Amino acid sequence: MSSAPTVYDVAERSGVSIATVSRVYRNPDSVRAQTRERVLASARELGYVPSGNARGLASRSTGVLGLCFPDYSDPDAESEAEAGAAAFGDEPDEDVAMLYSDQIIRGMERAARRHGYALLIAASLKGGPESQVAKVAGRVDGFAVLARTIPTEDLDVISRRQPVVMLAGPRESDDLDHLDHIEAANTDGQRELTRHLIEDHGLRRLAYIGAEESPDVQARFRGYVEACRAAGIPAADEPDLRVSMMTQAEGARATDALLDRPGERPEALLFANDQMAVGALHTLERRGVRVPRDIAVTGFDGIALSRLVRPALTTVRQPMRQMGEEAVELLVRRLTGRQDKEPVSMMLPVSVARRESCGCPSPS
Amino acid sequence: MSSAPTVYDVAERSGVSIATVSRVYRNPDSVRAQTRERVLASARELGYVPSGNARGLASRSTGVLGLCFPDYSDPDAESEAEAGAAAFGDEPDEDVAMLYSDQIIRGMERAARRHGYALLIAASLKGGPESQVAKVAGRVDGFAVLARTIPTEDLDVISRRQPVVMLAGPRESDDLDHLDHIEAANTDGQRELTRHLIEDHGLRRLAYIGAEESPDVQARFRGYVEACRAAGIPAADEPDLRVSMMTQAEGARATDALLDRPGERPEALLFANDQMAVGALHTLERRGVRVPRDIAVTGFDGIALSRLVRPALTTVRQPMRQMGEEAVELLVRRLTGRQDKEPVSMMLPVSVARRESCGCPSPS
DNA sequence: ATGAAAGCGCTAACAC
DNA sequence: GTGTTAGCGCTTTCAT
Repeated sequence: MSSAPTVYDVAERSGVSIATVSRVYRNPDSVRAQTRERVLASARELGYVPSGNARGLASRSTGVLGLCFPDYSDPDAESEAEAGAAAFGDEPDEDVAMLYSDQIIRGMERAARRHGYALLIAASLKGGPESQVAKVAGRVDGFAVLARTIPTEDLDVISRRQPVVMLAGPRESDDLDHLDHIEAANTDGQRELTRHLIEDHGLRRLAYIGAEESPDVQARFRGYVEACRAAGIPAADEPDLRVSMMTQAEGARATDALLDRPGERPEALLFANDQMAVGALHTLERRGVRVPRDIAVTGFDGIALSRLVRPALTTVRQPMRQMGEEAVELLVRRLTGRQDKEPVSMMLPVSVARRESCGCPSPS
Repeated sequence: MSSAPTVYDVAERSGVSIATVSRVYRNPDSVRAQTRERVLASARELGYVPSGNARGLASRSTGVLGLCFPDYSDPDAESEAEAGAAAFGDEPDEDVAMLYSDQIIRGMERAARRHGYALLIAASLKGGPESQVAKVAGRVDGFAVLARTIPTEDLDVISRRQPVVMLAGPRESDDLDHLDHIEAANTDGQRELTRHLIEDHGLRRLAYIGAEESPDVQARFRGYVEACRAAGIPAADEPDLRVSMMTQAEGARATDALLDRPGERPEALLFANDQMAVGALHTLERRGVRVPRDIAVTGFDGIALSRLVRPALTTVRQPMRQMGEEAVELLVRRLTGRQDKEPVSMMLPVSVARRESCGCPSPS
């Protein structure tokens, strides 16, 4: 493989200047048809492909949007889908469940395509100056970041130079107040789900299982508390239990811990996400506690797994895909200058999926 | 937003040369700690992010791998998932089903990450010299292409300059013989599935529904024929029916056509993909033909939808995710020079998922 | 350990 | 229409 041909090679071979070669690719109509054909022909013969890097450098834009998401190295993460398949009584199959990031990717890709952009995706392995983030940032015109993927200060720096939109997770601090931001209606969703449990199923002894330091979880818990208070049910200022990671394993352990506590058993377990709730389902089955007959269980997120487990999990669906699309729309607006200076903050509506695990009838 | 700071700005502000700034980011250890800190500090103050384009240009490598896939604008494609949800008796939800491309993306992203690469994805809207393909090709160190996404001749040109691996779909012509290539064992899978129908379920009147011009489908049909002949069942040289697009709608229509044919009704309908088979399920239900009691139905691919429909669809699962991973491994090997000149051709094993639609017992 | 200088391949003015 | 000429921001020898 000799080194790749450049505009110069093509220009020489077709007897024109490099400027003309460039024009053929950028604005074909500005070149006489005959000349154009000649250029294209020699390009083909030479195996010429314009260097995206050189183009980007010269034109100061890449035609690429980016997405940074956390490196889900949750030990469960890899096997969740399998567990789901198993719970469904089918053979293991790692491809059933769509992750969060998959859905956002899909949404962004669709929207990006509509606007003529490609999508660069990268999970952020944290690390030095050479973090994946900077790598992405340096190669795209703008990008979206899943909340808490990136150190706040890095984001702060980068967002001064190019459009950045934060996804899923309320603004963390005032430092990032100038960032665009899209989130789901966490509080509304959890409030409505809780209300459903209380009013429609008549449950009153509820337990909430949250996690440390997650703004999303805080927002959800807030909705829970609001619904409780509205119904005249006492609710603590803190979740009944906090776990460190929101995994199936932790959900399972939390359930054991909760059931082993002295006093009356709760009538419902509300988990801050689906994965924990699924873990709980396993534990409850093992202990012979029937769901929803003996106890109701709910999750949050609406991951594919939630409908595959038995009983199907009642949960709150987040519009991840739409989130991806909105992110791109916003980025494009910023890039084309049709968007005020003001930071945008969007809240996407969620919906409660009433399934079997809360006592709602099976749809079939 | 003043124009973005460059190495020069950082260099000046920290009283070093641009070479040193560059070193700080590329090879931190080659710079005295004290100097390094000074550089990093001013970089932070300035909001400096290295330009990926400039780096790529100068170093002739991007640290990015790519994937080109077709623009699935199959009218069904968008609504499949919903149909699946509906079939499952649940509310519509566009996020259940993972597409092919989603799974490949996931596999590639994972593998790319392991090797320190980011992933650039783009659906190929066909078109002039400025096709999406060229855009991707110009921005990555190597890339994978879903079969028949790109005009053969373009690929031919591009593959002379950088590693390209074709996915899913046997080599189309001798022109592309020098391309690396990964496919699923289409023939093996269909042969085994057919054998299962014949030997384990004792079915003998089979009908195969294929499509035009797809190498994958040809390979599958070949497996079907082999199994038939091995069992002493006469099999035509052509599928019993060919459709133009492998969609649910076409599958439904094909089923009507087949059942309306004079003569004995087939005992089993073997479709070349899951989508058509799902369409068939709808038609059969409408006509009051029970599956699998009155007739068996099988698909191919193992899309998520296949396990959500009722009866669950017996099918052949393709390891799409693994395909993505292997593609990256191969690209990386080529890029690091640890791979012979010889084109690699890989065939990934598939597995038969025996579910209800062929008469196998429900797992629950 | 650090600096100087020459590109990398293209776009964008500006001339012709 | 087409050619000329500067850069774009970085990496990379080669010196020092």
